[in-house]
Amino acid sequence: MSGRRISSQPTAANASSAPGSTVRIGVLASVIGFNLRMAQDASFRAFAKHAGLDHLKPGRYAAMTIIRDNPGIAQGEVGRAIGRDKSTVTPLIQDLQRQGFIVREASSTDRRRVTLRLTRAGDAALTSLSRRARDHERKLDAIVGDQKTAFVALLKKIATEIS
Amino acid sequence: MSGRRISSQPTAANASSAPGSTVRIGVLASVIGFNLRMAQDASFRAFAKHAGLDHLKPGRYAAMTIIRDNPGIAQGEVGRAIGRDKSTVTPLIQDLQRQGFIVREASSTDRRRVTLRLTRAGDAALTSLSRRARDHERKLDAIVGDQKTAFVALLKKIATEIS
DNA sequence: TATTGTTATACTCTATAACTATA
DNA sequence: TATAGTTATAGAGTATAACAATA
Repeated sequence: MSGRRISSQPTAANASSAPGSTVRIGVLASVIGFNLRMAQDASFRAFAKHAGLDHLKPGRYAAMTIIRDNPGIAQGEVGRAIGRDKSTVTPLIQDLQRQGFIVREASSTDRRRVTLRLTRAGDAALTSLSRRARDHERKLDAIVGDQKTAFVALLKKIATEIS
Repeated sequence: MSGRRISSQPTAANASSAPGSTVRIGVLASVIGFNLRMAQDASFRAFAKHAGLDHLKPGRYAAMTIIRDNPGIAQGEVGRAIGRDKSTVTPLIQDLQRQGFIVREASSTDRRRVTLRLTRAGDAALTSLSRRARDHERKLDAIVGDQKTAFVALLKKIATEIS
């Protein structure tokens, strides 16, 4: 571990950057977009590291939760819920099916639709994954503390209102 | 535009999901990790859309800002500042050089190190990109409002403390 | 005509590992 | 031995466009 530390403390107008000194991230320090990215990245990595994603990758968790909570949901609707194109959802769903976690069934009323529901194995896998997700979320809760409600409200607001 | 709306309102114990109804995202609604991802994703897409990233992709902005604020910084240090491996930074830097936005120079004191600084063209490009980034940040500011300080502090805290 | 889902394809971002050169 | 950077390579995730089936 060498090199400079990472800091948002802008040192004075010292011209050139020497090894061992501190990186000035400058205006980036207070930019919401940048910090959003760093936080999401760190959170994602921590989750992936602890969740042992051998046969259940992080994106799957949201999809499976949505399918569990909305049995009979169509693929496209899963995509809209997680903000992904249908062409992104197709392989994801196929993967879950290959692992025996979901069953796909053509809708009887609209044969274009493929309805989804968890199998018992899928439910068990989700339960196990949820346990690890809960550990991760607990860490986040500890970091965010009593501001969680306001914090999550702002994240939601960004997701829906930014354009 | 069809299908159900996305909502966090869990309807009662109605079993099966019908088209046109509302997707229950259930527990996901209050999960920090999920909302972090949705917010970051939406923010990133909006920025990319408006910034006209023809020859200056989003990751570049942070790197160039750091180089501008730390002339003579080494590649590896840029990587640490943005949380990326050196093998990820190399092509990014090469790309910036190919576009004439930065110059690379071997350090005189340690010839392994490649020091970086913006060219005049790079500075101009960064200025122009900054203008668009500022527009984007202004939108985020408007969404976040007077809670910005606390909000950014929490994002930073997540980025540094999650494990 | 519009929508659901699939496929082919391509692009971006990322890391691991092996390497060179320097320290 | 350790570090800075490069390269080869591979994998995740994503989208666009063209398509078939169905509405």
